[in-house]
Amino acid sequence: MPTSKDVARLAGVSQSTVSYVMSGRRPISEKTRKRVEDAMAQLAFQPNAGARALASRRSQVIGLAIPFVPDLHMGSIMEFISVIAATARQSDYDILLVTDDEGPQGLERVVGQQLVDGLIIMQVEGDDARVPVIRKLPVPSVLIGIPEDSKGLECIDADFELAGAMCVEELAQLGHETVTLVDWQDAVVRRHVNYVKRFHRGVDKAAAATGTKVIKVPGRVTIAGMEKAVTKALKETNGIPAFIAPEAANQDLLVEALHNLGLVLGEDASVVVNCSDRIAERQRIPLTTIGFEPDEVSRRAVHRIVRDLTDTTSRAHEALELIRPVLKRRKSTIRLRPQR
Amino acid sequence: MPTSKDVARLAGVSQSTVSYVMSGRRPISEKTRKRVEDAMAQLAFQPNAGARALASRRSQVIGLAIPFVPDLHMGSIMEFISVIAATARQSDYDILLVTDDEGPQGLERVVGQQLVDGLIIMQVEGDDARVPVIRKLPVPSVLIGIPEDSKGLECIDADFELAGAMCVEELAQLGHETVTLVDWQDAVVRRHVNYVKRFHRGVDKAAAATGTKVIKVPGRVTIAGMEKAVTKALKETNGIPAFIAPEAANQDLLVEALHNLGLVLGEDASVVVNCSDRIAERQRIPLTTIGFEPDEVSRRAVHRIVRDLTDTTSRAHEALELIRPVLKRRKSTIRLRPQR
DNA sequence: TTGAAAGCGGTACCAG
DNA sequence: CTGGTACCGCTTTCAA
Repeated sequence: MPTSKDVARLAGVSQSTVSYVMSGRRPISEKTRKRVEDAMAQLAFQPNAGARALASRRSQVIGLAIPFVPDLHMGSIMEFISVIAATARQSDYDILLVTDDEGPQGLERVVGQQLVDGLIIMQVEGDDARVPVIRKLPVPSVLIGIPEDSKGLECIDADFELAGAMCVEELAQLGHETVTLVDWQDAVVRRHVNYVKRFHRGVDKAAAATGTKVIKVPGRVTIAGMEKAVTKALKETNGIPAFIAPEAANQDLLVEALHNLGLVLGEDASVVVNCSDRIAERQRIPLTTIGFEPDEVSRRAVHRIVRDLTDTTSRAHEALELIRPVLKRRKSTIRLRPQR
Repeated sequence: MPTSKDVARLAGVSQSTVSYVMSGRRPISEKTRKRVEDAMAQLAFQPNAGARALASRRSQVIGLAIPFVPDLHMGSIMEFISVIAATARQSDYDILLVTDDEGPQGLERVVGQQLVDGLIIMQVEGDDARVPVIRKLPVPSVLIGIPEDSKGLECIDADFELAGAMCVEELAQLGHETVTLVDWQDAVVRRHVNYVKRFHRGVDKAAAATGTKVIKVPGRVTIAGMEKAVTKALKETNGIPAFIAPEAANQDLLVEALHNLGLVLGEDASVVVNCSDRIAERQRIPLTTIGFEPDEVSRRAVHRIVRDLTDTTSRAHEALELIRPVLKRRKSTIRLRPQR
């Protein structure tokens, strides 16, 4: 493996020049830059990540805490992960996995070893053991999901309250006086992910404001169960029935159940509203889409943490620019490198 | 952040002693070890990963190439990932994601930057662009899935041929003369994952050996489609119908379809055989399980690469032990550190 | 059984 | 605009 020293020798410049060509942190004449770049290409040079991390105090790696629970929505978790990893690369960051079964200490470890510059925490629950740990860690982090006490934390999530409200409002405007909310599955509700609560709050508020009656039925696992729930809802409905089914798994079942009961979606019988357009596209069914998509959330999370990360750097640099002249005048020697 | 120097000072020993306490690479008196360990605990010391990687030439990180395809089985991919990450930690390795959309160069990059000590490649296809790249890379790697030309590569996968054969044999022993194979979905078949081929080979061989008639129907996306397929299969069947449904998505549909057609599983009508017991447990249906589970495959992949990794190290050390006396006698100086 | 010191491969300061 | 050089924090050699 060639080193930057090899590149320097081949290009006939000093090692520091090679470094500056890579970082662009100081002006380089066109001529030297070209020579250096040619040498790098010729040797297929790649900077050593460890050495760079050691010297620069930044690993260019973001830790991603993934949930351990063999839950129902592993598919959507996977979607988050791959979008996060791809987005991070756009800003020259890599993603290191931190599994949940290592517990909160896992986070302390990767930060303590200075393996990562920042953290993204997935599936944050209302009362999450990782939150107090994160607060103490000396790196920026972004949470996906909103804990009970979110003060001073960077959180991001779909706006479930808004989504819930919009679902009801949309249906009310279409003339529905009664709507049925097919809730998340029990397993999800029991974990304290509070987006369920937030969605309900949005639904309730909008229902009160628009004078809409809301029937709530629990989420189901089987078609048979869903058919029963739908039948019951139909009985209590005045006029055209309408459904809100925020959970993806339920959407499939609901669509199937309605079909089995002879109802044609969007035409003579009922309307389904949800937070995700993925299913809608796949099944070519008239669904309405509301709120952020998972990939949108993922991308935003990465952008935020990258911003945090570069902010810290550039703020440090600005500060240095400001004090440099003062230092010079005083002829004192102070470390300009940031010390953690 | 405290450094090993701080630990050394506090314990009243040299930095090298601290290092040897951590690595165990040379005998340390009980007394000093205790002093050092106390100091480490008191300072909450964590070794700097970059520095360690630089000096030792090993990052203790394994790169994991994950598929980009927003495919149908994202759930199972997620399962692989989390088991791999958890298992790697057991051997003190971390997992760095390499997304497929960076292409094969992504692999060259993480290896070139010496970010990773080895690679695990997921979802390897019959003719995979990453394979030729992997062959050239100077680090060990393990493929999950088997490419067309697998010579000299460490591959691991469930034994699909065996699974296919066992499915047929099991049904034949139960007295079935005709079995229906519900194939993988088109999207999967079209990608050149050759486990589909291998499964079919196993089925065909066993069918020939047992004199069983096999009806093959394509995988479906909707219940309606599945019901049609099942109906057709029933017509061509002599005696009690039996089904083989290797793909998880199909299993759900198939079970539902049989139910809708009034057939009770495992009782008066039909038997379903598949490669995975997960669904069976979840749905409490009499399914037979065959072959490796995904998590088993994941664990094996990690164990293998860790073995490769430690083998290299220990072989190097053994070699050094052997030549050391020779070197001493000759009073010559030779670099003992491995140079890449 | 231990310590001193020379790297590992970059970064960024200082001086020119 | 460029070169020389002192680190970054850990590992491993040599010498005691």
